[in-house]
Amino acid sequence: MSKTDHLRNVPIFTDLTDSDLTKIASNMVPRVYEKGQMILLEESMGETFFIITQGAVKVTRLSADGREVILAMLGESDFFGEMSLLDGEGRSANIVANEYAKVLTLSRSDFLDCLESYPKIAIALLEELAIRLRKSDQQIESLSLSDSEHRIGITLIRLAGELGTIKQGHVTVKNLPYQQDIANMAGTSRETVSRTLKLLEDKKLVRRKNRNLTIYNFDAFRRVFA
Amino acid sequence: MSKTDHLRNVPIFTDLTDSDLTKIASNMVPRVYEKGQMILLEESMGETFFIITQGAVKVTRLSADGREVILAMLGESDFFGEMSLLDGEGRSANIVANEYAKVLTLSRSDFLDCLESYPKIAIALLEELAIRLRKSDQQIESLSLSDSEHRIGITLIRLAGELGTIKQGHVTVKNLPYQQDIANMAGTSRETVSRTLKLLEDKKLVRRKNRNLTIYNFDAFRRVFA
DNA sequence: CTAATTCTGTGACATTGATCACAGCTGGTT
DNA sequence: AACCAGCTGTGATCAATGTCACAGAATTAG
Repeated sequence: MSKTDHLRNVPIFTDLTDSDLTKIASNMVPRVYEKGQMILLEESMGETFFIITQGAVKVTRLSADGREVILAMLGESDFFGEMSLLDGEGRSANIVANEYAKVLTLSRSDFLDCLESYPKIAIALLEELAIRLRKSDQQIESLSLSDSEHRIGITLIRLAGELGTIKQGHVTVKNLPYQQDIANMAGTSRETVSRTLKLLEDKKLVRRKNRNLTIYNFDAFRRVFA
Repeated sequence: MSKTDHLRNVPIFTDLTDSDLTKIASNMVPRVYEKGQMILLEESMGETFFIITQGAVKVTRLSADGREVILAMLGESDFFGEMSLLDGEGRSANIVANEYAKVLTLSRSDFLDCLESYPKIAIALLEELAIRLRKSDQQIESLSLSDSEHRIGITLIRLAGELGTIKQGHVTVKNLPYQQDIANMAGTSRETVSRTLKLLEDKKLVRRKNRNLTIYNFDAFRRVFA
């Protein structure tokens, strides 16, 4: 798949013509990362915009004593790095490759040129940031008000939305993240995730097999937790 | 103060000329709200953009059983309502007047026209959303990792940044929100806020007098909690 | 195929902080 | 000035969940 093809799948670029896409693509530099490799470090200055063409990354923050919060899991056609470019502040999060990953990168100035030249990109980006802000708000609510079972349920819904595939009414997440990562997304402990997953299985809400998790009735599941 | 003067203070409009501001201002309709009045209801469709010209509002989400999370406190020159306009989703939060408040409103179509006509507004808005997203991320981290004392400390820092005034090294927040509101911002209970404020006072980190709170050494305070 | 590493399940225990209950203040109103 | 509503302080209790410890599975590497 060519660079241009990858760009076409990215929401903020969908409105552009092929020739515009090609022009932008010509400025993008590909890079690859091994599983576990740090792509961006918190506190470093943000000078690059990234688009994921293969694999998955996690967006994290680390506390002083080394504990990790996972703010988001991103996969193919997702992008990151735009925040520092927009407001000029340093990075506020780390990005780690969660598996072998390929990305395309765009320099700060090329990215800003894009915004100036194609107002549609700016508007599409506004949309995207609005969506992210909504998700953040929901997560803040759930961290503030819900008990661990609900937080974990909501986290599974997030994961299903990002990594899941729908097959005759029930959603399967292949390659479910490790319990420790789920815990770091849900703001709870690894042990609590273990116990809660078993609980959800006992309640016949989900089924686990190997590294896969199936939510029997996604709509019902959402109604219970969201 | 005229409508145009109010607009000039709003970050996303600062780059515009007077005549542009006047044009936009002519489309804006003023409204007033009493303390405690609901300005926007969760789940209703978002069709309006608001700028606060006087007073303060809180942005909240309510759980099914009526508990409240405060996502933000907004004051003069802050704006809200843009999210639904951008991504077309319904409201995700309630807005309540925290005291007598005056606002200017802009209709959906006028707002979107603004974005199209003045790309600078779109870019300034991107900046603003990036800043909000950063704040949300920080709050998610603090809710996930910190104990109640730290969460309350961080909440005080937020309040100081939004409502405080600096006077020879120490920051004073006049008209500190009620403990229940602080609790709803920090994701804890009112009683814990009461106990923690006293604790901070005992540690000589803050002083309270009537409805005011003074942080003796703001930088040191930030180092302890952020 | 085996070993080694990493992940997961589960009991026991400790701790935080929510909740309840109620008394004491405070500030706004008539 | 007195009253009332609503905020605040504080003790007692208790449930939820974090932490520790370790055994058993599962996945990866050699």
